[in-house]
Amino acid sequence: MDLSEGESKNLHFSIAAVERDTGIGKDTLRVWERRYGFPQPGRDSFGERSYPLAQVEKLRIIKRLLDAGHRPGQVVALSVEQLQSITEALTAGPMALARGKDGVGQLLDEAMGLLRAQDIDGLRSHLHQTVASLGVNRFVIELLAPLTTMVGDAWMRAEIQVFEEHMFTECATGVLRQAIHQLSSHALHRQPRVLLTTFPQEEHAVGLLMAESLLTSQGCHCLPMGVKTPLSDIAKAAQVHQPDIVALSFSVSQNPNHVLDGLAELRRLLPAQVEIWAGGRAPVLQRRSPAGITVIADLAQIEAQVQRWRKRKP
Amino acid sequence: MDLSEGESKNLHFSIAAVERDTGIGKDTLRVWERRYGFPQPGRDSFGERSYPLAQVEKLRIIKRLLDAGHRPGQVVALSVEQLQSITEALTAGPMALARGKDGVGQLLDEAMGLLRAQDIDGLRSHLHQTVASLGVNRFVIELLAPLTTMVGDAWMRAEIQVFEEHMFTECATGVLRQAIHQLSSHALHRQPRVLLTTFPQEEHAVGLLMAESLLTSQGCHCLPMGVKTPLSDIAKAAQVHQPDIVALSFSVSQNPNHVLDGLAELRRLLPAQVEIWAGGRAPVLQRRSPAGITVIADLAQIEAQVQRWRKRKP
DNA sequence: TTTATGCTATTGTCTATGACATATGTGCTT
DNA sequence: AAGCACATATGTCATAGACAATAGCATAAA
Repeated sequence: MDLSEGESKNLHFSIAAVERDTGIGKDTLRVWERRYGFPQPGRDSFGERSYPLAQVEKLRIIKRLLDAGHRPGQVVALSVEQLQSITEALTAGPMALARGKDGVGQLLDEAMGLLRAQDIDGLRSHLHQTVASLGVNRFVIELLAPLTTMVGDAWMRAEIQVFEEHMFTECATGVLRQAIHQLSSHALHRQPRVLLTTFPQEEHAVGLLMAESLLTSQGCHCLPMGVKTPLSDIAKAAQVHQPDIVALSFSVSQNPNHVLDGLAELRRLLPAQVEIWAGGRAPVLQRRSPAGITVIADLAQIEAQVQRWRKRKP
Repeated sequence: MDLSEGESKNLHFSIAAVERDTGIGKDTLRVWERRYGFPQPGRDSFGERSYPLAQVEKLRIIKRLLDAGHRPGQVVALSVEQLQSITEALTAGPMALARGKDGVGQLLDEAMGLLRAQDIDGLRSHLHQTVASLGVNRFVIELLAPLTTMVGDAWMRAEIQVFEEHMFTECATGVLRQAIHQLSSHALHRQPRVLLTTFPQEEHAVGLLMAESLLTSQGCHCLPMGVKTPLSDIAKAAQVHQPDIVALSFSVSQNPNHVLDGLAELRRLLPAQVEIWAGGRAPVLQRRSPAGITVIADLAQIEAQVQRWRKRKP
């Protein structure tokens, strides 16, 4: 099967591996090749497409531009240089934004430095310390969220290894879980009750944990369900546990149609009085706001949304 | 597109929706239809496949049997009743075994009762309490491990819902992480240094966390890397972090050849002085012991193995 | 200038069938 | 039992055409 994916030293990828790494479907990859002349994979000895690393990386850049709203016809055929100049124009803004507006730039740089130096234990204690000194809210919003974005960007640009990203994720997970545990000590029957999970394609759990920690610190009663829950099971769980809100987290690489279709489908499956909150960095959410869905464009909005819910529910 | 997924009250699904809900690929769904005559979706007004709910549910049962080692040709064409009888036969044996041999049957039954009653909050505090009273070692080995097995079996027999399994996993994860955090608070430079992860196909993280908690309680220095790490990245991480041991966890559903090949490959990638420990309920590991690999057939063996390592390393 | 409306190009995903490498099982031989 | 050869089973890839849904744009109306 595809144990062989990364084994060759020159790094060629099967179409399935490219789909997994880029989030671009097999059909789409083939049709781009047919229509735009890119990607143009070689063929292995079995006549199957074999994508060199350079093309996969270019595809990743393209994917980011698509996520940001560009259209395939405009960007797929461009050269890497052209793509990069567009990307730079695109990321210059938000980057500075994430950087400038908070007062914890120092801590952020320290964390990034520890990560770059491969000092995971150091990073872990640094994060624990920061939670203690800033409090969960500021820690998540001002430090961990930007840090996660930076790591994600670095990964996109292949500046960090897969295993470094794994270790960072593990570290962040541990710190968040610890923070949640400390917050949630007791006090049942809090409101609102929030069921947290992701759609089946979504593997990233950190965004969900960040949301859970913020919600818990707002005094909500969280019902975490981990990642990758089929829609029908989200509905069944809601039937049993009667949440006021179902909160979903989406990462960048999600297929826009899957996200929108899934949300529409879920809206249909859930009773009207149950709110659906959709958050995360999936670009569709920033652009469109599906009917009956509350889009949480930014973690910092969670507090306001909880207050809104409490006001409306006497 | 598939906005139409749930549009009719009778719940029909597009092929993309079925892939999402069952984890069976589109190509595979079409080829099963061609070869085994099941599933046999209707067609919507656009001529596209439209799967009724009943067939999707049957596909889910089939998927479970495939994960348990059955082959498509044997099961895809069977009736729902036949499938269910196979499923029941499959899980009857191990059940009794897990039950009799420990002394905390009472606590186990309580936990299972809470789970059955959907009382997740109750379960969580019950588990936290048990950690405190039994200590991490006995908690993991005598309570959580059997409980996880029971839940897995119940899931196989479709006695519990997917979402219940998710919530249980989430609950166990939280309790374990909390336990690990409390144990590891201080003392760096402990030995041995153990790098923990799973192979790319393996998604289950609870086994890994159980191992981590036991190792930590033995005073080992754990370097957790989460799940699904490509082999080459395990090797790279080992190069950077210089562990004494690389510990891997395998769940039941792993393909035996992938496991053996992967272990052989990893053995080749790592320096000889780095031990590889392979644990988990993957059946291959119980039967064969690959060269250069330490098989941990049972969580209770971890303590002895750590002591062995410490004796050999002066 | 702004707001509707309709046309056209774009784009992702579906359909169909064939091919074949790899995994698995069977039976034969040692 | 254990090893080996052959046959079957199985997932995934390939090709090429079709078309619904979307987005962009131009024109008409307010």
